[in-house]
Amino acid sequence: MPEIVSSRMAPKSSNPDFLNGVPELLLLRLLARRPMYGYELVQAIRLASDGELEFGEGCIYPILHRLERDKKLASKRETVGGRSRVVYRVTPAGRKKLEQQQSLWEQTMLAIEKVLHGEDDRGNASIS
Amino acid sequence: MPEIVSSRMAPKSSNPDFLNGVPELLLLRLLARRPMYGYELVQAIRLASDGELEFGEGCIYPILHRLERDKKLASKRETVGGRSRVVYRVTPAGRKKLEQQQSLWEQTMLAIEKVLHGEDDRGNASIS
DNA sequence: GACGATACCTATTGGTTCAAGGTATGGCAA
DNA sequence: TTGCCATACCTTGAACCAATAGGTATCGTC
Repeated sequence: MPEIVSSRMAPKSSNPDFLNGVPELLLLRLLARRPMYGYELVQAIRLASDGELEFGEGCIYPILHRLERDKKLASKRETVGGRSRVVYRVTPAGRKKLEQQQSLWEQTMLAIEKVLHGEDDRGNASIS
Repeated sequence: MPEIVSSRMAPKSSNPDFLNGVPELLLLRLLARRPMYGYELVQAIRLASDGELEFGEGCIYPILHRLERDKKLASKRETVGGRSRVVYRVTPAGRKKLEQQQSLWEQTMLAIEKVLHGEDDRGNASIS
């Protein structure tokens, strides 16, 4: 069974990771505005959303590490008042990824809106 | 360690299931418009979103079964042209759940928008 | 000296989605 | 009549992400 994929390349693994990847998107967006450190980002998300969004540190740190490993972020260690911080900033590659992710996000939201508020296109009244 | 939860009841397990639960929301929304069967729903989502959303049957069927088990949906078996279909419709409880879920969804989307497009409120220029 | 806030980190668990398979009927074409 | 595709249902397994729950260490205050 040769499985014809026809002309379309890029397997398009499936759905755009929908809703997953929101924390990652927010991190990239916030860091694109100015460099921040992990603990600060956790609170920035809570503050910016008026407390409605709240990602824990156990969620944020692994994402920061992964993004840095993938060269989307770069970090430098700072010491302020005896406290050590790891400040992250977006790299050019990170900025590119942000644009892609944000575009994908908006596109996906529009698609969901279409289903939520779409008229029942089915004029097909085949069933009584 | 007593762990003070203060005055707020409802453990609020954490975040509003963010982005998970989108398929469930779409199913409830579509079924609230008119009864449909599983195979039909899979394609309805694809059509209504112009092909941008595509949840497989392996995603849809388990959700339908769970919603029915929880009395949010009711089903009846139909036979059309020798083909057997399980047609689902929303119960009053299902309609209530839809309203809650959709409201939560919109609220969460607004919160994400706040973070994505929010100005950097931090006038706090404590760091050079 | 104990505690809370700051600041970092990781391991384990749990929930959801996805890919892949499995069953069965009807219609059409070779 | 044999094969194949579309219809229509279903379940299992892996993969992935986020949440919980821990663990370390410093600073300031009571």
